[in-house]
Amino acid sequence: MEGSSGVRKGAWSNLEDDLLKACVQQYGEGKWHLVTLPFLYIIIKKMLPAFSMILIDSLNRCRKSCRLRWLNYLNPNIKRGMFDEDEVDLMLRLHRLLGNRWSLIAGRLPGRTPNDVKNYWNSYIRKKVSSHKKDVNNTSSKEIVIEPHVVIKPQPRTISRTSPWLREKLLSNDQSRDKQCTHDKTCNVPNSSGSNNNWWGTMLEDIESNEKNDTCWLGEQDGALLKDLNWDNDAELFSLTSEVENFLEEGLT
DNA sequence: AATAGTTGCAACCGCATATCT
DNA sequence: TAGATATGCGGTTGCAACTAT
Repeated sequence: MEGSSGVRKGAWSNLEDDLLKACVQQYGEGKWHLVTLPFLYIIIKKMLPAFSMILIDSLNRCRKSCRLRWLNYLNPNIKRGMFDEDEVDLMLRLHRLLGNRWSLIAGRLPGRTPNDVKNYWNSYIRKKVSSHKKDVNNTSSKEIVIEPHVVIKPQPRTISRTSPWLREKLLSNDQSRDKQCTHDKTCNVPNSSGSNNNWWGTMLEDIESNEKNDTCWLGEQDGALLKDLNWDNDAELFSLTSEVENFLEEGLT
């Protein structure tokens, strides 16, 4: 199967998989611009000179396709099989925190790919909704409406260079840190502010302020959905526990 | 046994962002 | 600094395998 541009599409053959593995072995992950015919030709000619022209035609794939195949299937670190209880629990928590940011969620689930997580989540939600609908049909005619997931993210904060707050911070830190800060004009919080040097940091600040106001920082719609679906661990999911903060400190960035 | 519906997974597509020239 | 190119991400689709009728 070939696309209009001449590159192959559709399911990958074993031969293509082997060629891609060889290519990644040679150049490492992330060098997808090297997965091009001239480079491959050199590799293959070394490996199997007699079949080089046949083989070269076998990996006539675009870079994106190669990357996806490696990331979602060929990478030896990928963990196969069902998600265990802990993974699902962690996924739920992270999804509450991050929304549909599958790559970030997958980053906290060793061996799982963003595609795995996304597929599992979609199936999981589908199951939950369908089982809920069955329950509802048994009791009343009330319908469940799934609202779009609302995840609160901190807004970028522009800090004036003449801000008294910034001046105070700068004065209280050493010069090397000042240099780091000043070259990054768009940073939300100056780099010199310790662990809160990214948007996670500001999110935590937002969480704290919401907690003080006794409000649900994750948004009402999520809460309503979870209640409707009757998840067992509602209470845990609702409150921002110290565990979540630990996730952040461990390096979600 | 045949058919329709469902599920799980792999792959594609379009867009956003980062990097290079 | 702008445009081109490379890479990464999330949404969506296609399809084979499985299940229910």
